[in-house]
Amino acid sequence: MRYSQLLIPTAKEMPAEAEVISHQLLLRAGFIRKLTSGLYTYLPLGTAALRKVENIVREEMNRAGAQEILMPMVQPADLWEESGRWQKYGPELLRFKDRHQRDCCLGPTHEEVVTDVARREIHSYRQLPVNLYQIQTKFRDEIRPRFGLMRGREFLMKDAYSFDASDEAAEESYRKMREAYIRIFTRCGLEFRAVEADSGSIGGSFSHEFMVLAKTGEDTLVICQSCDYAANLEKAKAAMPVKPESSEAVQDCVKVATPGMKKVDKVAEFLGLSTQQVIKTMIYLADSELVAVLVRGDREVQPVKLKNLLNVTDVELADDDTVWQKSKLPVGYIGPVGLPIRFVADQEVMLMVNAAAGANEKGHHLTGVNPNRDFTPAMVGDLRQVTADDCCPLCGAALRLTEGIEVGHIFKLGTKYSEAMKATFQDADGQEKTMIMGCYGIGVSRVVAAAIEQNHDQNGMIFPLPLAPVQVIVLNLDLKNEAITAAAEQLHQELEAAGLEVLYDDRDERPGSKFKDADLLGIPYRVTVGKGVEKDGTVELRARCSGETVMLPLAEAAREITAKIKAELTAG
RNA sequence: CGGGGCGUAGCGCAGCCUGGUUAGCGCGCCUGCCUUGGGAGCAGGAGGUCGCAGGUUCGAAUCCUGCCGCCCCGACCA
Repeated sequence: MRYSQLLIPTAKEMPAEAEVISHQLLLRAGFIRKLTSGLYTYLPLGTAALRKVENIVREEMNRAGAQEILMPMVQPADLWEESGRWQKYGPELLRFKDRHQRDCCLGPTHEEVVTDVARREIHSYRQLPVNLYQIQTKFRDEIRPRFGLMRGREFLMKDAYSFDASDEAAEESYRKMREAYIRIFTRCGLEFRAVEADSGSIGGSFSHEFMVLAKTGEDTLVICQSCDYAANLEKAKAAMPVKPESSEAVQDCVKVATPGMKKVDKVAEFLGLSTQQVIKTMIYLADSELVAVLVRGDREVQPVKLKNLLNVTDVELADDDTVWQKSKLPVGYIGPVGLPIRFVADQEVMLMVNAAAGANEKGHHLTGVNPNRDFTPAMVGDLRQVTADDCCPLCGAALRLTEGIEVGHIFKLGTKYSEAMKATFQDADGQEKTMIMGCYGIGVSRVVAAAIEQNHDQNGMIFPLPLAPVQVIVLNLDLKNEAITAAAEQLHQELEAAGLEVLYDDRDERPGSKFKDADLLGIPYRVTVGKGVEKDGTVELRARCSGETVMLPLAEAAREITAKIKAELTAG
């Protein structure tokens, strides 16, 4: 490919609209252009990088026995009515009517459509298991698109759906996908972790997220320093609390005046206690019902855990006015003793002895509060957010918190959709049974962004070889010099003939620009054809990632470079 | 949707507070010369509804009102 004939609009300056590095570099290097918020055009190099990821994903999905299909982007509302998601799915489902006034939506995911395929086409256990996947543009009308390709409204996704005859078989399908995902992200040259995750709105019994470790990640991961426990912060378990051996006599519950003491630390200080001895009572709106949540004073509530414990679709911290209007409770002085609204407690709270808590009366708290004697929560569970000070729930070692970018998510769905949509089959025993499903997603376009987040320097991107839009760039440093140009043209041809992806910089630019652009584009190998050709018949090969350079005789350059790249790809 | 910021040439910005002929600068782009191992130099040139609409004024990029768009922080998620 001749650089002079390709649309690669690089820029010297950082685009002002981009905040994170992948977005900045994708724009600067001419990989993408914004149409409007959350919608991007992929220019030639961006498209090439996207295809690289896509092909790796396709190869590994096929290897794992999945079959590629392609489903429509426009979907009829009736299917969504059947699954119940027409009502449940929020405004990120883009809905519209066709010319016949029929309700439609743009597919944000394809459980409904694929389940419809399965129920129509699969009737016997002999046809199972089946794993169908597609690589397709998804549309989600995100509340806030951001960070370029990281969270667009339209994005390229690989989504796969497995159908099995039994739970065991479904778990086997899940395991296969987990392995395929590990292979995919390893091949992409990414540093990643598979972590336990919340299954979110897609629903289902268990799931893992694949997270690329990068500072700009939108998620927080909890990783054990010693064993392989890793979880999303939303899901991370704290090590089970141990009941402290306390010789302390159980005190009576006493009301004390704590004027103006609304915050836990103030209350604790005033009463001469540590924050650990105070019960913090947070009021949430759970599907518009007020629910109080008790955690130890030094802890924070993890909303997703709360949502799951309460089995509601939405929880939100209630503001003071709402609390007052709905319950006449004074925020800052609320506590579990005699609390008129439903309340739940973090498991740790139940081990507290002689705690302090709000008295449900402005300006007053109670001391000597003891669980079970003075209050009984409607439910008890793990509700608090894990911190870096916690210990691993499996092995007790120290935990580390780190940021990550979610690039893949696998779920065991169970029968959530197959039951609602009656996807059944006849089993060997003649019984009609419901298919067990799993679903498996990869944000293909997000992988490109994540790879850049993880691999860049001050000069630009540094693509891992398998993801690079082209593998090698040949720089012709002096177009007017016949010897140099002849050598560069020859090298370009030889490398392409050898099956490499080559970009030949034949632009009438000065060397400086060519070096800068080659770095910016992040092409793994750069061959400079310049004065060396005339001096001693050599060209320079430089690796983008290490900066390492070697001089190669022109005659052997193509062969050596080809061998090096092929070897590296095979090793990876 | 709540909070913050921004819209002036393809890109990055100044001018606006304190209204006043022809709206500037750098990069990029076009022509020519020159130059060729880390975004050179010289000369000439093209390119603007100052986001949109309305208002105030003799006069608006500048002041006022409304709208639109974009970016960032929160809830959502591949």
